[in-house]
Amino acid sequence: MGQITIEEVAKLAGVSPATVSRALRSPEMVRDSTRKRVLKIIKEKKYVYHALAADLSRQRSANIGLIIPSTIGSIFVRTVFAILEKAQEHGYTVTIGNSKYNPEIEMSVLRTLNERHPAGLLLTGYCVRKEELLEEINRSGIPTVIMWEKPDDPQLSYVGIDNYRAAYTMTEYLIGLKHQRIGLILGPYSKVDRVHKRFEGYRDCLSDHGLPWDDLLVVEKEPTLADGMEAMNRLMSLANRPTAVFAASDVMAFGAMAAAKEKGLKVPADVSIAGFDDIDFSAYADPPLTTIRVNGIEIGEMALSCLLDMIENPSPQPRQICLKTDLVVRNSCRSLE
Amino acid sequence: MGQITIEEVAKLAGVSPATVSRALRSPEMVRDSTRKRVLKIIKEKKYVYHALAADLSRQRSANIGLIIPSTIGSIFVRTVFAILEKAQEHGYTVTIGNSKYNPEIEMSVLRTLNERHPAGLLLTGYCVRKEELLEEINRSGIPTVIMWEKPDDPQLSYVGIDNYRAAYTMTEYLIGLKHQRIGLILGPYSKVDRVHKRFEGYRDCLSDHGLPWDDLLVVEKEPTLADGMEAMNRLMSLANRPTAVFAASDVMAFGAMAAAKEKGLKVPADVSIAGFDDIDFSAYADPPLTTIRVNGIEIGEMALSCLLDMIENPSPQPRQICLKTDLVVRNSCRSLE
DNA sequence: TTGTATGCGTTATCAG
DNA sequence: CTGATAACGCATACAA
Repeated sequence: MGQITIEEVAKLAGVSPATVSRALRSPEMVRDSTRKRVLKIIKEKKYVYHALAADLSRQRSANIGLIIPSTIGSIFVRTVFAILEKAQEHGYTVTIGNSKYNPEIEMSVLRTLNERHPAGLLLTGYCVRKEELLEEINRSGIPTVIMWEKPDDPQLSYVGIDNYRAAYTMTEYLIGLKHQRIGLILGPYSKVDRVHKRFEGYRDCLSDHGLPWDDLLVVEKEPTLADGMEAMNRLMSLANRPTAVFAASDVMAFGAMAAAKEKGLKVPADVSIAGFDDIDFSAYADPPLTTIRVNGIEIGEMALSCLLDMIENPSPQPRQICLKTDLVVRNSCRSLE
Repeated sequence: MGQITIEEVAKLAGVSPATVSRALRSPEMVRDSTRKRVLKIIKEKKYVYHALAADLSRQRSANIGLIIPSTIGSIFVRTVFAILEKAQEHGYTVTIGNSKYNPEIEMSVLRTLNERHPAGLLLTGYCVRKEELLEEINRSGIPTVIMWEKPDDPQLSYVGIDNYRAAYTMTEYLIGLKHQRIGLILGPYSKVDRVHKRFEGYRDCLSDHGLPWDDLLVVEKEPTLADGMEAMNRLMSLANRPTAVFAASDVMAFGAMAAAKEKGLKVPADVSIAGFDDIDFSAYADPPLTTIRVNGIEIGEMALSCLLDMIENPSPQPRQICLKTDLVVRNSCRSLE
């Protein structure tokens, strides 16, 4: 309603608008007494700063765009919260878009965010149509950091994890437990690069250990509890069924555990199940889930620092950070010996 | 980088800036051929619309501010995603702030969001210092909808649930199962109004059924798995321990289940456990959790429709919607008979 | 240290 | 249907 502007504050304080602006943004340029007088009026009249106008004038904004691809129950939630928190600390707001694992939507969301000219962009990318996305990023010139993966493009800044290595590690762990037939339950790996890397890690590890390949052992589903359950059911109804199942997301692993129990199969006595992510529930499950720990919070925090650095110290070379993941051994996998 | 403006597009298309603007925002006001010419240039030159400038000029924005109080693992995630999705459909962006259950932060986040002059505000409030918050809301005149609770103030618009009734219902259900000593595990109810209502529902139901009051049966903790576990441990080490425990959030209920199992207690044979929220995991737990279903997605969707309606059809009377919650009976509670 | 004047990119009003 | 022009609220270069 009563939206007071800087000009009216100036009038009331008996100074010029410029002085009010300075009192707010660069206090050191203003005499103490003047500043206090201005601030008093501001408080009295409940003036609210118009950040949009300021952004337009100064040609840069204090807002960060964030795109997540996610559906409910997403592992990115931790990352998002970490970003929110750090951004707030640094005086930035965060505008979020959801690409819903759909490249069309991803582009359109990116464009919408760009129209608000954010100071920087944080992407958890779908990245199938990479060229187009890349072009948009380059053209806009807005500092951008990719999260959760290690894109091949050497130009891009990212804070990610080595999905390939992590999946390889888990597979190798299961092989070390003498499992020969290992099922793999995956999110949409034919579409999502990050998930595809996990597939490759599994595949190569099997091959490196001389284990035979079996298409039937790999099930691609949506990353939900229900789909994890379905996938497990399919695996368990195989003639020659796996002794261990690697679900490349904890949520799917829990679906798989439920399916096993429903079939009267004990975990890990009858079948071993491993996950990926280490969400909060994993340690509290019955049995506690063996999984790959990904520090989503750290990803968010690092990505934001990176981005802020890029915003404040522009430089051509990209920041590339690969965070480590850990194998967390709990009780959902047993040795076959 | 090459940020083209509407003016340059105009020059290239041989028209005035106003015409370009119209070609974009009100196509019907422009001759077909002209519009096509303009649009062609826009595509060729990869012009990107400057939403901030537009907002400033037109004195309204296409951005919605959203405040959640939440920590990780929050039940609000579903609501947030629902809002994101619907907002995008309607051409709005969403800027999120996290109040972290802290009234100071809540106010400061609210102010920061207001500085960007959003079209509307969605609050999942902490709302302890209601007066101050209310004043800020009224003063700014920005349409605001409270979510997840039923504030007492008749002026406020909200889309909430009846936390009191829901908790009462669950308590009554447990009493119907012949439980006489019922533990209550709660989030910070002394600070969060929404949670306090659940406490009242439990308390009044007990009293209405002539059951004695015992302070020791109520444990207040943070809404996390770890704290749910701790709370349960405390309850189970009571001399006269409860036969049923009502955890007023599913996350805490899972912590409680883990604690019970660790102590060698079977659920529900040795102790019944009930939750609140019906998060995705609840149906997949072992045993599946009896709980109160809250449709977080619906809350988000309704709140957004409400807000959009308020934005487009300003009117003095508040919109107040109370969504129903359901008792979902699964297998984590047994009858004592 | 402070004031003046101009510009940021768009929209709206008013003519034509 | 289209063009010129004045806002929108603030920041900054330049002047004082």
